[in-house]
Amino acid sequence: MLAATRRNLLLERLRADGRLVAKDLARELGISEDSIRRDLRDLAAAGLCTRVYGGALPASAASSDYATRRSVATDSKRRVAAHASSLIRPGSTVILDGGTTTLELARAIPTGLECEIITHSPTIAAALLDHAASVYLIGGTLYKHSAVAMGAAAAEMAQRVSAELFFLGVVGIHHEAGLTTGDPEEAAMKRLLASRAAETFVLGSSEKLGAAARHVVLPLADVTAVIADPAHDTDLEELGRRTRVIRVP
Amino acid sequence: MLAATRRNLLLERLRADGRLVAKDLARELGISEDSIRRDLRDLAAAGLCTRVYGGALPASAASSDYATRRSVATDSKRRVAAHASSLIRPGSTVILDGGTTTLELARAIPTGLECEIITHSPTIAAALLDHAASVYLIGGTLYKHSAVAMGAAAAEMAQRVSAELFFLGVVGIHHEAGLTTGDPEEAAMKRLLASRAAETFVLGSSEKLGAAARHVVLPLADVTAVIADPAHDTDLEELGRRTRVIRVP
DNA sequence: CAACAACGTGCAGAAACGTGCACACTCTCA
DNA sequence: TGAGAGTGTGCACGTTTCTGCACGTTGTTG
Repeated sequence: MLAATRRNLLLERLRADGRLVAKDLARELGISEDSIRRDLRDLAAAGLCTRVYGGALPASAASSDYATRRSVATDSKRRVAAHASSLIRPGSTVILDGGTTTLELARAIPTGLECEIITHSPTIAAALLDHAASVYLIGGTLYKHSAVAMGAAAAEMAQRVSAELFFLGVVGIHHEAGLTTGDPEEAAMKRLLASRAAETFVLGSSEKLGAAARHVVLPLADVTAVIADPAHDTDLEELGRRTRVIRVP
Repeated sequence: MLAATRRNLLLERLRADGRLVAKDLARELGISEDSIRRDLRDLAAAGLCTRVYGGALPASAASSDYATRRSVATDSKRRVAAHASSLIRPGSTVILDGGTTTLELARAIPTGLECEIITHSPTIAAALLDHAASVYLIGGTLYKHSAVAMGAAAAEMAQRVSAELFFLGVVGIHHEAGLTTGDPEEAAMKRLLASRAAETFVLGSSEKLGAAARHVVLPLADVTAVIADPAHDTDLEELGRRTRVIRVP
């Protein structure tokens, strides 16, 4: 097995499980723990993961994994979420992607608003329990790190729904790289969900504008608009030439 | 289990419950109280929580709203959940019903235990995000009151799974009325899930023993056993003649 | 004040770690 | 084609870190 392939596998594991135990991986791959440790050391040096005693955690997760981040949404995410929720009309059907920004969007939906929400995120479904909105949950194998249902069963269920709006969460929004995320399977799922809705809006909180990750979800031209809350106005110049941009007040 | 993961879990618990008892967590995670205390000491030193005699409190006082306190399980539910979790063997596949007792059971599963959990409750799926267990989420239309996926899609997905164990939560456990719940559709779903598992265990916390609701889920004879924590020993006399009863210590 | 639980500290065994080294393999260049 | 540099891997060894236990101390409760 190629060392590079193995490192990709490690990163893949980290994303899927949200953690990685050196001993387990060594046994599973039939190589020594030393090699795993060396890999993790290098990946950590490159900022792709965080080393802890016994294994590693995802880069962003040293002291703030998904669990932590979900409770501390930034102001920017909150502003974007608030504006996005105003686009939901009573009686309409909406698909919500997984992630912290879309979770904030779910919370921003008026409690009394009667609409239908489709989501593959159990966290978002749980957040909508006190809302009047009816919820359709897409099931499947749970991806631990991003807390969404994935896999064949999820794809099949997603294939059968349709909606007016889809709110898409991504890792990067870049005028050249387009809309990107860290995992190829997640990218495919997001693409599938986008194909089931008439209009797709991208949630663009400040830290995402100008950023890019490894796997392309969609080109900018394929979405209806980016709901953006830029740190600097210049962030939107290039973007505005490729797609419609809604600037949050 | 990684020490770093454990610390994240402690913080997560603090946020969710608004408090943390060192003794309980030690038993739940299967490690000594010393380690928990050491963790809490370090977390407190980092300003992430406040140390108190017997456990810890969140660093920021604004944490436990009414909603979270409402969902805090009773001691009886915790005892039943703890015993039920000990029935789960490594590598086995388990179906978890929805409800507060099963949620407590999900939390009681050792974080490092490798097994497969099937559930139609998004709340339980979310609670298992930092466990090693892989999670298969059954989707469908969300029933707000009991926070589970229901309907045709859920039934179809449930039909396709199979497992060794099913932990069933009900509203009433009565020697004559049998196992009952408040909603006919829920009763049907619970019946379906029971039919997909080799063995069915009923979670019988004290307030359920002797109670009954309108819709029958199953007769007592159809389940493997009731895991019971009776307020009075007399509650079990009649029950023991109809089915096997496991009394929680 | 007495009984008890929780606490901190020191200690020992276990596990994980980093480092240096030997060996196998690949690639380059003469 | 063969020598040499560079790289990846596994092993051995000493070091660090984690964990549970024992023991004496402090805090809580009745």
